[in-house]
Amino acid sequence: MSEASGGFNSPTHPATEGLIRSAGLTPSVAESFSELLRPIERYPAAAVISSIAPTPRLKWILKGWVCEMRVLPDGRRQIFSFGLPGDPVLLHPAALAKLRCVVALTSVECIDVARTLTRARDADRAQIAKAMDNAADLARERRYADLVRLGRRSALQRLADLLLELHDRLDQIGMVDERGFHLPLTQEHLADALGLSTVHVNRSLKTLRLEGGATFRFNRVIQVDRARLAELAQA
Amino acid sequence: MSEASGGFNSPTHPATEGLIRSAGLTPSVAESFSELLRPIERYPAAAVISSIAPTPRLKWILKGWVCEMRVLPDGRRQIFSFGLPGDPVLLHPAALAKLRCVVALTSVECIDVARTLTRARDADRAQIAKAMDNAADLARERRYADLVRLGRRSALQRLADLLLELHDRLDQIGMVDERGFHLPLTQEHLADALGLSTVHVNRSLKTLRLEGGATFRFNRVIQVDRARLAELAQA
DNA sequence: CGGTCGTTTGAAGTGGTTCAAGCCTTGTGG
DNA sequence: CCACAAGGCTTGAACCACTTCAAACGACCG
Repeated sequence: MSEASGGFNSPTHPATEGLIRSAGLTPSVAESFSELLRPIERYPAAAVISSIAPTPRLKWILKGWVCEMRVLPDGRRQIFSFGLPGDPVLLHPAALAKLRCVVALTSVECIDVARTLTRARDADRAQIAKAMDNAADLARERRYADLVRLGRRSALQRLADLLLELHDRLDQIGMVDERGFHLPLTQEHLADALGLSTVHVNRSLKTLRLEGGATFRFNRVIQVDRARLAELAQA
Repeated sequence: MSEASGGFNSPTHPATEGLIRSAGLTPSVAESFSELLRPIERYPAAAVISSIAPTPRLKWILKGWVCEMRVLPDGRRQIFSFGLPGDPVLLHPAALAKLRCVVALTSVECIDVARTLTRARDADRAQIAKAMDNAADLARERRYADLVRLGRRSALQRLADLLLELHDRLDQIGMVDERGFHLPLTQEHLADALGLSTVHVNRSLKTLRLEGGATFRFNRVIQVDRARLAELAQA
């Protein structure tokens, strides 16, 4: 399961460039940026990540996927969001794990935002803080789309809508190629994010494929037709 | 329909005291607080409230109810949240009304946060800003409860859960009495907040009443049994 | 090569929607 | 003061989207 935690001393991450671009950093800042990406915190897949400190800590994902979720008293789960490279994640102290916890879906590398800011050159600090604020704003904005998805869309629409969102976010950081994109989730994860049963997610995925929206197999989404997905996601 | 907009020059609002208490202001700040509550912006019931400026503006509700919502292309609505006295509301420019708009459910009085902060005494500013930050944090935290509600709860549970939330929030600001509380919503509003049809909200309200959770009639929730509501809201 | 986790399919049940009609309440104008 | 209209509430009946339970299959791992 695990595979990270022993890695290199951060050769430029595959997604870092796209990351810098979508964060809107000026070249001069971007240049010194990779110097800032230390110390890197690494977590193996399936790790439950929480803040060691008693206060919440804001991290920034460099590599890998996480999800934010809550486990209900009866054991069912609700996934709030997926975090991928370039996304901010707020880690809560372990004591609050009942309300919200962050789980690594793959091996993950991230940095501590507060620490990075103190390490930054004075001249760059404001710009970097702004870029991270922007990312946080975007993430918050997505919460509204999530509510619409759960409240007012059918199973097929929810699925199409989520895949569309992930496609576009991954595309922004250069993680979509002509063959589609990597999606390290099980159908159960999708179900927990979309408020559906796994069985019905399975059937909806089949419909989605037959309708020409996209195909999900072996942790990859292929044959993506973005326009078709958008159609299927709409009412 | 309208009834405000001509009112007095702000005699202490009924809820202001509870408001100050739940904001955790020290007596010295609280004393000067009511002086700050000007100029008051007033909106009539059913008004669509948006920022006149091209940038978002943060307001703080003194009196009345609002809701944040999105209208979908097909005319259906999703209500994101209800705002009541003491809550922060972010108003967006009218251009973004398709994504999110704020509607007054009753006549409403609010103040502009940025302006209030500049008017505050230097010594008080930090404390007031912190109180408003806290309120904003609470509101954000509720977004997660909302996702669980929509994703993982049945109609009856959603209803009980929402009424419980509103009961507790209103209680905090002293707007619950022995007869229950005022709830200026139609069943359609509840449906749009809970991702249900109005017809089913109606049936669920009946069940809720028969199950001894609460009774909703004539814009009031009465016969509230908080413990029973909590039971019904759980899985 | 057997075990485990994830996927797939079927069949039956149910919770919620939709459509349609009637009713109640409130506000409006004669 | 009554008549009427409009909006919201209530109920029934039929339908369908999604769930649940159950079983089989496939891929990966030790």
